[in-house]
Amino acid sequence: MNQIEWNLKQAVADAAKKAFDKELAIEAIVIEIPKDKGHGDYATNTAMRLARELKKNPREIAAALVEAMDFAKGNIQDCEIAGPGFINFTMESASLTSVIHKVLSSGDQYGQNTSGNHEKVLVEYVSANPTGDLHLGHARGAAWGDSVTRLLKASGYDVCREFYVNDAGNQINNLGYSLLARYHQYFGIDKELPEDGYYGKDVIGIAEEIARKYGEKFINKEDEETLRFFKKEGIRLELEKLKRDLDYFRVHFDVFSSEQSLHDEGKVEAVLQELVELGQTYEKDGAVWFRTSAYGDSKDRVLKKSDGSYTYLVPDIAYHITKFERGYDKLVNFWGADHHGYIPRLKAAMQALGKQQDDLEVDIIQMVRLVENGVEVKMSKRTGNAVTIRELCDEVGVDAARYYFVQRALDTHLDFDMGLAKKQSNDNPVYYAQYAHARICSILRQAEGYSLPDSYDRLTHEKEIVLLKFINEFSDVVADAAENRAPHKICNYIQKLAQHFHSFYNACKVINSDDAELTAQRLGLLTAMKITLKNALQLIGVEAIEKM
RNA sequence: GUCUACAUAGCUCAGCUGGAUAGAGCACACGCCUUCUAAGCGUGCGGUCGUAGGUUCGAAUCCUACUGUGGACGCCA
Repeated sequence: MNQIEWNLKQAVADAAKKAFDKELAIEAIVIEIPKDKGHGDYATNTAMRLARELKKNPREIAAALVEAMDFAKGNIQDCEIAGPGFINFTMESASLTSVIHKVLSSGDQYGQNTSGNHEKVLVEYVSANPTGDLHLGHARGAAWGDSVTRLLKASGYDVCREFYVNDAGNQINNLGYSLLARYHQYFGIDKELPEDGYYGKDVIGIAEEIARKYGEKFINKEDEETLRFFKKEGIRLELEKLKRDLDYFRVHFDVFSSEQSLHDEGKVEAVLQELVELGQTYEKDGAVWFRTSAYGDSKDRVLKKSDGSYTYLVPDIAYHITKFERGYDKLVNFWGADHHGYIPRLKAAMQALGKQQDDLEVDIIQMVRLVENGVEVKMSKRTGNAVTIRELCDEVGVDAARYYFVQRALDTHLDFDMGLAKKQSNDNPVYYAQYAHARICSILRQAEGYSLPDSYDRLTHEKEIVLLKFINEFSDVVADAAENRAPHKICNYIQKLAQHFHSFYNACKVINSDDAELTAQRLGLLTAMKITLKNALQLIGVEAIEKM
């Protein structure tokens, strides 16, 4: 929590103790910046919240609190009681400008906070099958997941960024057969893809790569060994491509976990065994069932099919257990909306194996629609397939794409407007924010020869006060966004910060040769703003541009 | 049919752990470049917060029902 608000909360708590002999938890006290400028710099609703308990009129309580308030301790210049019982504070200006020193000394670190308390969190996102290109749904998950992990790190969580590779199971067989068919087609041999095979352009490319490298040695072969080779090479090359595309999108992972290796290490079998031994299962119709309904799922689920093979649920359970085994206390997954029905059974498994209900949390990513000029775009113009992450970035740029995917809450269906994302004007929030940063840089470039002052006592303009208070909020915004896994709150913050800056820019000339002192002080404010804006953009993976 | 999420200005969305006259951008209208980047600023217009009940001193926010929309309901992954 920032110093200014902390001091205010202290003052309020002390006043409550003195006036009513009432102990208030500091964290529970609400301090906010009123929307209306006439309502002071900060306000609290404490009197109203105490009304019921104390059985008194909120305004009377507010009056008693103000009476008991230690102004000096809270750096308060003035208090006013307003409306139904709000207490509005006007601050001493020195307390507001102190944030500039803080930002300048923190630099890149400004905004970082310790709210996460080193909690070990494993965040899994994207986890796309290595059988095709990343499309728009993945892009939203990638941008969102990456931004969330940046937020968590900035808030003092111990974070692992993880991608689960489904490199086992039916879809990999299909990949193998699809590649084999494309490989033959490369040599002009007619061969059909399996019905549920992968028809994407990427598979053709990979088949060509194999054909060029290994020549004709696999022609008319379809034995076990050949298929295994095509599967293995397919996974390797698909994964390489996935990583390249993600890298281009500025999304990075610490760990890629393989499903196949869970099978190889016997973890899949072991976890099934454990569930059986715990009495969580029963046999019916030749299959082994898991009593997920005992944990709130709508019905029980099959773990081992009557043909002896496992359902996908078993390796998934094993996988999530290994996350805990690696020392993470909290697991967070980002999944597409089409998987939401799958959450109860996985959570059931975690509980059956001794974990708490909230140790695993799954956030659902709503669908993305690509729109251009109000018309839905479903297919890529060039390939006829679904539009890929790379095509999108080539079209609108990585910055715009990253910003757009993170701008809206996860539970809204997102319309990604290509026309808007390409537009270079204030219709486009990305450029609006980047323009603010470039403008600041431009002024700073022209301000050579000024050194920053020790005091900022001249920053008393209304626009300056607003900026100071706003910059001061940043670490709280970061902490809140991290706790709620809500990077769109950072976008909102960036938007407002840019707006306050542009407004200030129009009202106050920074470089003024007649007043060196004021110029220097404003340059200090600008520098703090630049740092804050850059750090905020960094959190959502967008570049802070110096020149536009 | 069952489960699950969503419904706020003409459009795209914030706000949702209950609090002051419900916010922003776009669109529309009108102003502002002899001054640090006009990719900007300012003013105005625009809302029964899906509908109906309930809880509360106080509800866009919590609860219930209904309507509409998306998604899920496999011994597929």
